[in-house]
Amino acid sequence: MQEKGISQAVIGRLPRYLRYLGELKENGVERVSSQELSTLMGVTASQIRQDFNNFGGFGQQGYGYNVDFLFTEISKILGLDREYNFVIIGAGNLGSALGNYLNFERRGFIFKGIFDKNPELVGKDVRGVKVKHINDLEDFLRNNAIDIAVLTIPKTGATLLVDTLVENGIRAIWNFAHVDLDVPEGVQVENVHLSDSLMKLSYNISRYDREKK
Amino acid sequence: MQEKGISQAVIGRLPRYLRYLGELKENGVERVSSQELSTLMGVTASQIRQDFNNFGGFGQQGYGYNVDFLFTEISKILGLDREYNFVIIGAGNLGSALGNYLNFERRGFIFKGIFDKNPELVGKDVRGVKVKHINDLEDFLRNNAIDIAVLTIPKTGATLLVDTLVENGIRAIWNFAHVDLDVPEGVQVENVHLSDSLMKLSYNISRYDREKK
DNA sequence: TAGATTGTTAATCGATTAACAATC
DNA sequence: TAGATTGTTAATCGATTAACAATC
Repeated sequence: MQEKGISQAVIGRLPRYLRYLGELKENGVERVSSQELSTLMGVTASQIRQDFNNFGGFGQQGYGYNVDFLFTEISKILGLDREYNFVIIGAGNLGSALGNYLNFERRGFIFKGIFDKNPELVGKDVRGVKVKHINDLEDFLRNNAIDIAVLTIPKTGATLLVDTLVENGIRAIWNFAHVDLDVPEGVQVENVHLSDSLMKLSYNISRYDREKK
Repeated sequence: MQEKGISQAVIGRLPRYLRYLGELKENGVERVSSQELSTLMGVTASQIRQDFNNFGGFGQQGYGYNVDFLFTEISKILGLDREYNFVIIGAGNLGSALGNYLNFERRGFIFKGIFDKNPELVGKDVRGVKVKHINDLEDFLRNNAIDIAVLTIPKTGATLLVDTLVENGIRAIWNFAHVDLDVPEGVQVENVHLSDSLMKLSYNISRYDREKK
C-alpha cells in the first residue's frame, strides 16, 4: 500500500496535535473546530485543515472535529496503535533516564533490555531491567523480537554497532550519538542531537543581543 | 544591529556544518569546496553556498573555503565565541545526564548549579556540583549571572517555574518538559520533546510496513 | 592565462495561507 | 432552512536547486 508522500513537515506537527487533543480529551471537550485549535496552538486554521486532509476527512462540515476520533486517528497514523520493543545501548545517565521514562511505555514502547560495555554497570537495575554486558547483545537480539535500538553511547561505538544491530533484526534506531549513521534502506533512524539543539539556543541568545545593540 | 532575517531552516543546518568542519579540521584538511562538502554531507552544493552566503562571503573563487576560517565563522554566528552559565532544574536521571555531559563545557556552556524539590536528592554530587533544594533557586539566580535554565522536570512544574526564572534574569530556557512554555518577548526557548521524536520514529516504522504490504 | 569555484541571479519546487463552494 | 465549518482549489510565499557571470 502506498501512502501518497506526506511531507516530513506535516509528520513533525502530528505529535503536537496529539498532545493538544489529549489535553482537550482530559478536559472532557468533545468537539473542536480548526479555528479553536488554531487559537489554542498558535498556528493557522488553514494549516490545521490542510494537515488533517492529507489523511482524508476527519471532520464534518458545520460541526468541526470529534476530539476523541481525531486523537485516535492521529495515533494510528503515527503508528501508536501497536507495540514496539526497544533496547537501550549505553547504561550511563542518559540511557538510564530513557529506561526510566514511563511515558514511553504508555505509548506502546516496551523497555526490554539495556546494555553497556562497562562491567561495573552490569547488573545495575533500571526500572526492573538488569544491565547486561554488550557482549550479550547479539544473543539477546536473536532471541527476542526487538524493533528499536536506542543508542546512548559515544559516536565511535554507535557507528561500529550499526551493522550488528541491523543484521540481528533491528528496524529502527533512536540515535543520541553525535554522528550521522549509515543504515541500509528500510531501517529508520531518528536523531536526537542535543548539542545541535543547544547551539540553536545560543544562536538565538546571541542574535537577540546583536539586535539589541 | 539588525541581521537580515536568517530562516530557521538555515540556522538548523549550521550545527551540522560545524560538526563536519570540525572533523575535517581534525583530519588536517585545510580547504574544502562546496562540491566536496556536498558529497560528504549529502546535501546540494548549491544549498551549501546559499547557506554560507547568508552571512557574507566566506570563500574564495577558484579555491573554495578555508576549513579553519569557516569553522570559526560559523562558531561565531552560533554564538559559541562566548560563555553561557546554566543551571539544571530537576536532578533526576535526565538532569544528571545533562550535567555530566562534558562536551557542553567544551562549547562554552558552564554548568553552575542543579536543583530539585526532592530532599533526598539534595546534596547529591553531579560532576562536582551539589544538588540544591529548589527553594534555594531564586537566591542562587540573584547572586549568580545565569543565562540558561535547563528544565528536566514534569510539565506542571515547568509551567509554574517560568515566571520565577524570567524575573531572576534567565534569558533562555532549554526545555525538556513536554509542554509549550509561555515566555515574554526576548526570552529564548528551545524545546527537546523526546516523545515527539520517538513518535516520528514509530511513524516511519509503520509507514514502511504499510508500504511493504 | 586557463581552470576552478564562488557569489548571486533566475527558475523551480514545495509549503503555507487565503478563499470559497460543498455540505452537515 | 440558516449558520457553521469543513474540504479543497487557487494564490502567495519561501526555500531549494540550477545556471552562470565574476573572479581568484
